[in-house]
Amino acid sequence: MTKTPQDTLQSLGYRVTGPRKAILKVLGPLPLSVREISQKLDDSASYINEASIYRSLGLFIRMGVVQEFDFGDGTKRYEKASDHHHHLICDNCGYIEDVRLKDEKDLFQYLGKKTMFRINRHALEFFGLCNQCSQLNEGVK
Amino acid sequence: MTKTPQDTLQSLGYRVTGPRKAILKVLGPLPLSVREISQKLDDSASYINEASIYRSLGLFIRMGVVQEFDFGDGTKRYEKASDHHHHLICDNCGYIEDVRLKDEKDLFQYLGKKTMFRINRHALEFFGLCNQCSQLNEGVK
DNA sequence: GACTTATTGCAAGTCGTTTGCAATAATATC
DNA sequence: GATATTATTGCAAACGACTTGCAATAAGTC
Repeated sequence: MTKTPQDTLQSLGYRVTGPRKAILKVLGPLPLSVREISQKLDDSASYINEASIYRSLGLFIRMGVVQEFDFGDGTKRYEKASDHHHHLICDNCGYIEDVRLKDEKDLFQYLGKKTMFRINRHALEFFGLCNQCSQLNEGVK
Repeated sequence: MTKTPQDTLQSLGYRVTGPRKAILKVLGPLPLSVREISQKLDDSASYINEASIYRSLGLFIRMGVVQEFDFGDGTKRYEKASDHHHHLICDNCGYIEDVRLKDEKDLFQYLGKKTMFRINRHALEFFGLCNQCSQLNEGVK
């Protein structure tokens, strides 16, 4: 059977606490802001301080069980980690939909045909190491 | 001859002020943070209040003469508007390079072959209107 | 059940960005 | 060119997301 986030916490020597369990329970496949996570926790009658939510999310990200997204609106969003994917975000209502591309090079072709979304714009940036830095880091683990 | 940003300001009834001219002079083809813009202005002996820089940039964006980018590091970046493009950002030194793709669907193929960049990750998100909102806005200008 | 120490909550701090308001300067008018 | 009008600026304060120091709390250990 597969390893749960809680198993991962334990196996790495981190404590399985109430707040951490509650946050993991509230996280889903779609990205949530900390405000939304906090709201959901309140709703389920388990208030958790926002600073603690940030700290837990940071840990989960380092452990690889949570993924962080930035849609450029000044708020980071978090979801349970899954395979590489992107999102369709409605500028009007905030509705968010996952996009999984079998083959990323057919990207725009695929989207144009398969989605019911009217895509107005996309944010695409690449991160890595430039030629120079790449050589400096040669052999560095 | 082509219309300069200053002409555009004037033709739209906005004033061509010292700060606006200075900011436009300092902006280039590569994205700068407000901190960097402010620094450059100081260097060229024309201090301009950051609040004013933000206000000018806002206006320029609304006019379409400046483009805003967000690399997800908590700071927006600004450059003179030009045709649609993306960026290669070095995680190590912050070096930034433009990427213009003739045909965006060959995206990753192209990048793999043509750049000297070791791309570690990319941020790609789509924005627009979902099916529902798209229908609500039908016929709305 | 008591002990040790990681984790939490709280309050204060940071950083990028925005806003209210009085002072200033760009354009229009004489 | 001087003067009037009002958009724009600078300053200070406010804002919102996120971080941090520290004492209180609770998870895992003996």
